[in-house]
Amino acid sequence: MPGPESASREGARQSTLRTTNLALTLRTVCAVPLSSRADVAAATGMSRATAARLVDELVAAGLVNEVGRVLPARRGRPATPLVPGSPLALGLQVDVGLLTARVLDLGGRVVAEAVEEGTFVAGDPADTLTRLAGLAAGILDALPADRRLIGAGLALPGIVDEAAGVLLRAPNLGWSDLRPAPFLRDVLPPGLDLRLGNEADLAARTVAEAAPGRLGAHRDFLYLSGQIGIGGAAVLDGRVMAGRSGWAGEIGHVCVDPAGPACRCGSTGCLEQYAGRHALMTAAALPLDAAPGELAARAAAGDPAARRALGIAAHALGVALAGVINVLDIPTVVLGGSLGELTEQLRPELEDSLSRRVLSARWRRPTIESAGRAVAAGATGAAFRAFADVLANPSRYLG
Amino acid sequence: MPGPESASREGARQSTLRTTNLALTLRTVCAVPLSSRADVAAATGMSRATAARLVDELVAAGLVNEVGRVLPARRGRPATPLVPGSPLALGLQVDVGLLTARVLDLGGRVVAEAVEEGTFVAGDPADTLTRLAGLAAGILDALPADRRLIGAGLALPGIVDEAAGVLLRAPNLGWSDLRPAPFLRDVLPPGLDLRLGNEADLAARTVAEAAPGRLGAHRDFLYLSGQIGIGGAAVLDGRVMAGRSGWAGEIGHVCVDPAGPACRCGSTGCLEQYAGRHALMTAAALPLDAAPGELAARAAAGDPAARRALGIAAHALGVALAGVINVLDIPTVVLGGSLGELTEQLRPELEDSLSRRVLSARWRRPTIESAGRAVAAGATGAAFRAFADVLANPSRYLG
DNA sequence: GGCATTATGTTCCAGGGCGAAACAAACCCT
DNA sequence: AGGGTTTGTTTCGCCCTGGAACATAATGCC
Repeated sequence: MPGPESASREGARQSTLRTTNLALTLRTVCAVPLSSRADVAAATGMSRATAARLVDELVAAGLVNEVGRVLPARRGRPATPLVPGSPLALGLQVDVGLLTARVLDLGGRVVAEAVEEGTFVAGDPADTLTRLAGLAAGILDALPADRRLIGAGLALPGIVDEAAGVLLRAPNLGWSDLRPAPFLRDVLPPGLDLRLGNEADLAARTVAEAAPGRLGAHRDFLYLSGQIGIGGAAVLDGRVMAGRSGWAGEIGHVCVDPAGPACRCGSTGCLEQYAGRHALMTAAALPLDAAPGELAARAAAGDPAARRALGIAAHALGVALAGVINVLDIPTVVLGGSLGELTEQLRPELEDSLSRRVLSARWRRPTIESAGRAVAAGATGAAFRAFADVLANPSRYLG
Repeated sequence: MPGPESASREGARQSTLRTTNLALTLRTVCAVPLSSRADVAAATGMSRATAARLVDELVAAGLVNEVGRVLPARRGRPATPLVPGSPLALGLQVDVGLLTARVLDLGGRVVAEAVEEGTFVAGDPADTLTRLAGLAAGILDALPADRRLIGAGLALPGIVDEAAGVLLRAPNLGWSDLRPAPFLRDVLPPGLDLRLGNEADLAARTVAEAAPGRLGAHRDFLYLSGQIGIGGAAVLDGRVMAGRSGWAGEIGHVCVDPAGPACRCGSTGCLEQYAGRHALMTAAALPLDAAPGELAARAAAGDPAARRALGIAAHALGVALAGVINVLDIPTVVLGGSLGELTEQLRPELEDSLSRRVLSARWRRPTIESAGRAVAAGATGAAFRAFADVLANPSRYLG
């Protein structure tokens, strides 16, 4: 049902009412698991009669499950605790160093997982995607036969045309104009499409949502995914801004210094040239494939090259992020990937820089946080996005 | 009625259905004036019966008017053309060189207007706002007594706390921590609040909407308001991105060169230092208050200082806008204010620069446009915003 | 242990809003 | 003048929700 500001021009009818409230009911149960029917009614303002009707429908469809009572008993008739149901989604991720396949349930729990380390820089797409398909097949085959897969997504470190299902360009993988779906088609249940997504956009979802429909640590933040390149996403009111074509978030190519070194993107002085993994390791006199933790350790031990590398990165991040915060007024920054592991080393200079360069810093000081040490957050985010479709319109999944 | 992704957790009921469809009906009439009841039904997918019921209600409330037939007669029973109704909104604007008061009707027509030129840089707020109140009183008193004012807004060139009704800082006016409402309270009908807004945000609305509810030239674009400072706004799907506190759009303080000149904001190398009005005129060896048209004329005549000034500005705009476009994927830029008058001079170098620096330019080339020569677009935008409240929920205005 | 209390979940009915279809109205075209 | 066509209106039934009463299952107190 369209919001008042929405561009949608569809008239609402009785069935729309049903659809909307069904979705709201499911979101409410996901937002606060172990809610009772009465809790749903209270949270939504609906009558208990209506909430119960809707919950019953969701239970019948398997989207919500009733569990035996686990709550400390209070006065009155005991409630029937409700939890998100059993549907599953598959999240996949291809990274320069890791292939991941992960199955989540609607409650956000990892039901099955398989990872494979390797070096996929400039690897053959067919080979790499076939190996990923193997991982996916392994965990899908091991699932109980009665569990339904409602969606599948693939997180990729590059620019994606989601509607067409094409990876346009992933510089670090060395791939371009690639259609990954055929390699995975046989693994997926018939009729299920593979949705592509940018790794940073999808990883950002895991910060916005702790589980499908459940609020995460922040609703408004900038997410930075530091790998070899630097991807990013702006999240406002829990929604990842996709931009006009879904190509938003390329913060790695924001210009930090027009007189700076040339970037392979064709521009000069891109953030990536200062805070990307290769730039960091080179400046710190470490091998290109060194672990971020090693860099952090050396800096903590006082290694001058390491400290200088982090100083350069913090300065560049400050310039680039200040620009974004000035334009978007999103003063919360979450660092993921290798940058996330360097948060503590980057924070002092970075927060200081932002305080100077962000116009509204005097009223609200920008903050820097780490996304934590989650492996292949993009895969989890890809599954979350599949569940978001269910949460937006559960009616389509009632059959 | 909340959209599926919305954070709103209100259950929808029958009355919500009514409210939503009433709003949709009004928006449809505004989007395509001279629609008939049958047109509304066709556009929304509602039955003719429902569309007619809703239109009747809006007509009774005065939000929609029936006009005598003006359409070329076709076969069949002639339609009853509908147009947006008579409610009025007041838009005000304080600028460094101009005070504006403007009354619009729901169709977007200017019903009354008063402007006063002057120099309000570092002027006394009480004096300036009292003069603005005088302008407003003049045009409001001259309106027919039966026409109802449904809202009033004030566009200001600075950072605004809209909820509190406080102008936090307007550097070019020299104002800070100011509450303008008291100066205008006596002018407004009792019970009507004055909503503040950033000038660029509101001016951007006039690009997104040709009239309240009617689509404008673009739905996704970056708006730049070039005055002494440079304000801006990012518009996505017709909505101005406000950011977490409504302080978004400060593109004038995006860093173009960290080694550049100090800006009064505390940062260095801000866009404003290269493409702001003072910077432009200084570089062109023109007086600070020269007209942008003069600069354009000199550049066209081959004046080297003028051409160099424009070259510097175009370069700086290219760096700053490329960063924003990389992050937001909004490849359409609309230049307003004095920058708008220089569009033709800036375009070649600017578009070239964006093509090099924007990562997705190879798939979609960024474009530059002029907002045209509208005077005090912020005042119009302030009135548009007031009407947006009506369009979002006409039920509240039925009485 | 029995009973009052309390909260949950269910059932029944009424009201509001929309859609479908029939009907009325007003015009064009031949 | 009459048929055809489109708009606007009316009537009726269906669907969804709310409200109130009822049934249920626990606690707490005596």
